[in-house]
Amino acid sequence: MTAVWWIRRDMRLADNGALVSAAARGAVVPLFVWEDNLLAAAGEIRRAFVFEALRSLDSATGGRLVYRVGPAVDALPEFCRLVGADSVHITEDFAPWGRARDRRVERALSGAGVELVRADTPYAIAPGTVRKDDGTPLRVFTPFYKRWLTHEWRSHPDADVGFADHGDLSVGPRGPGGWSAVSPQPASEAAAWDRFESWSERALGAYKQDRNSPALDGTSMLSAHLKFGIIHPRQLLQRLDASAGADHFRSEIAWREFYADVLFHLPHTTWQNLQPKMDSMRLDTDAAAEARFDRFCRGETGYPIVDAGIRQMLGSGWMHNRVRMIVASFLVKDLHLPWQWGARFFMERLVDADIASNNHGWQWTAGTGTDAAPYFRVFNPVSQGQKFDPTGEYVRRWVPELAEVDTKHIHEPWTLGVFAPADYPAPMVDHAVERDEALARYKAVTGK
DNA sequence: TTTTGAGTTGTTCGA
DNA sequence: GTCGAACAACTCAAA
Repeated sequence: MTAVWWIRRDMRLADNGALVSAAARGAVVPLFVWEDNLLAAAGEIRRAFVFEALRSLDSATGGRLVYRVGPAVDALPEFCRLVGADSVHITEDFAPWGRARDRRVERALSGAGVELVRADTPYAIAPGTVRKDDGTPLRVFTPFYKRWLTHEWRSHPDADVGFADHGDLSVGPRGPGGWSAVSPQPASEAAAWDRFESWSERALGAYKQDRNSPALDGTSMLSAHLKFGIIHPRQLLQRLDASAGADHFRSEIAWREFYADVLFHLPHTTWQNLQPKMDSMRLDTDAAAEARFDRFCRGETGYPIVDAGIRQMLGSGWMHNRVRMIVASFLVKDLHLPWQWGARFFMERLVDADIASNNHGWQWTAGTGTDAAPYFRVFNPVSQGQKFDPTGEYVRRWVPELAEVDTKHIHEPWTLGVFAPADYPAPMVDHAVERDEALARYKAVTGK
């Protein structure tokens, strides 16, 4: 019998439960369905990454990958009829939109006599698994992490896969077509492993320290590969020992799982505050606020570390994690804009855009999410820059107007007065003033 | 049920 | 220059 491997966020052959499950039923047809929101919500750089990942998957399956056009609820039943398949095998999607889609697809397939098999998850421990003793989910990372560590995960052995040859059944885009986008990072399974091997050998030992320095190549940069399942977290966990660096990397993986778990239990927190009391926070949303947001999105705030981060994202589809926090804090606490604006911007521009990690990361910064963050935690873009990019190398790399500024002034070029680079903007707000404003607004929420 | 301790990532001020 | 304390109050987890 023919079995469809419906590929979504499991673009790999190794340790793939959906593929193993499909192969156990017969000849496998690897299928990718273009859905509107996949292309519409993604910027050009992420599309390029996805196309490269799919191209390499196609070549890894001997050119058998089939593309169809969504919506999936129509495409799947039709395709199963076309190839005579009676089962569709997937890696489960735990995000709100994906879950709803899969339920609809399951009903449609069932009506056509086709079984939808949820055979794997994108996480080492499936969302919904880690619980307190009373069965309720956790909302604080550290206790979650302690329990998460006690759960077991199991790898899938390499399957003996026979890919079905039905000729060319593809419909829809198979590449970037008209535009000339180049993937910002190598997107194949082999490339992901090359990266992990070389990075872990070189940088894992100093990970705890170096992961905070955006000028260094200190982080794994595997976020996009994890997001699309080119690499699976349990494959990484398997390769981590008990060293300090490995411990820290493991907890970063666990953060990803924690936020997926939080969103699984509280799907409305995708775009709504996890803490309802924060709904009364006063925010700026008028036309002037929109103008400030536009300037922020261009990377022209006048704060070098902020602009460097935004331009790194615009230019490469990725932003260093430390800088994501600085940039997010600036939007929320210096510009007083809704965190949702920033989250949407990141979702569009990041190759690794993951709804759970992204939006709950933003909620963390905004103080609206898990961890009742101390209200006084306001990042100072100058001191953060001086602390984590002490040489200014990162800023100079992404903000060429500042390339010639000396290290002493690189994070506050306005202090050069008339000698400040004329083509770099003055700070759009005064951080000290906006810090006080943010503290006052937070105070108003808690009712002092 | 009640109580207790703790909570990713910071900044500033004053000694 | 370095260092520790202060910066709210609240919710969550666990005993």
